[in-house]
Amino acid sequence: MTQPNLGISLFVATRELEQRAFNAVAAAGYGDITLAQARVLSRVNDDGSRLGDLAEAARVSKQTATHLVAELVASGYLTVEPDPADRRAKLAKLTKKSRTVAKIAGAEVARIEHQWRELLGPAQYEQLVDTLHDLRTAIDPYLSVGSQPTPSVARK
Amino acid sequence: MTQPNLGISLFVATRELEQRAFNAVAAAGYGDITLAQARVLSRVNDDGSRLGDLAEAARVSKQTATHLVAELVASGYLTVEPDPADRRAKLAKLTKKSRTVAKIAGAEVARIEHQWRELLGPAQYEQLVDTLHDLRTAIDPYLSVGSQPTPSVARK
DNA sequence: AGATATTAGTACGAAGTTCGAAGTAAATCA
DNA sequence: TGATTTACTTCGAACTTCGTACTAATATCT
Repeated sequence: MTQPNLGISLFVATRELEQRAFNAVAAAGYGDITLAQARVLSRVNDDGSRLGDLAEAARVSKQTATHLVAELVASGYLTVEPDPADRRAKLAKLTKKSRTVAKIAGAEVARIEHQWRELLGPAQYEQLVDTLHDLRTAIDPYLSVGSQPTPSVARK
Repeated sequence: MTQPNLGISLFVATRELEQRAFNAVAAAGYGDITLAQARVLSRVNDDGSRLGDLAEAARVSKQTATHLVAELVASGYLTVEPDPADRRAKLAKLTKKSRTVAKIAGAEVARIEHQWRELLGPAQYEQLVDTLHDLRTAIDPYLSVGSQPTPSVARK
């Protein structure tokens, strides 16, 4: 019997969700996106997100975020415009294409969540989601920045 | 109020644990190891692990595992020897150096776990660990291979 | 206001990561 | 024994990441 190793448990669950959502997107014909790009894309708010916020949310450097966003713009998943509130900043916004992709990813995540609920039982599952959310709220620096991640936009 | 997004919650918690353990190791003077290497290293059993198993456990390709293990051998974190049971296979084994590093990482993880327990309360925390472990057990293909990850060796 | 410091993002380049394709050797199957 | 599978390696190309250094805009201080 393997005894609980929190780090590995978290790692496996995270990768599983991420990879399956990503695979679903690729299987739907969106092969022109990478996992790293998807991680950034999935953090973009419905009303647009600043590059620095995306970097923080995806836990990469600003340079990396800039780079990935540029690629996402090039392949039509994002548009970028100056932030009216601060002309140093740039707002990345979703496109029709990325909203479609987000729906596909979201659907797959919903399937996974359903499976996990079956697996664990409703009570345990709800507990898990709630507790993880509490944990995230306490930990994530992105939350202190103010913007909320889009509900419907799932990670790929 | 942010509503629960399971993927992001999992991502944040995983990265937090991983990064803090890794930082603790680096701060202790072990700067000659990378995060990708550490992910593989942390999956090595006390009695040695085969490369293919490591690849599966770390969720990378065999080529990547081969590459990272070679680097870890070069910097003294692993030794590799042919598996007596199957001469095609190679067993990666921990060294004194990596056992020290594992202790450092483990200590930091223990600190994090303590913090999380305080944060969530003992009951919720225990629930979380147990549920995640159940989930992992059901999901992780590595488990079907047979070898158990080392308890004391934490992920970095 | 004017000087200074901070913040948002960019550019460049080097190092690290990842994996497909193709290959070798050992074990297993028929 | 011959055919197939499995474990790992090699090579090469694409992707990811970030340190250093830079520009522009905003915030702060006097």
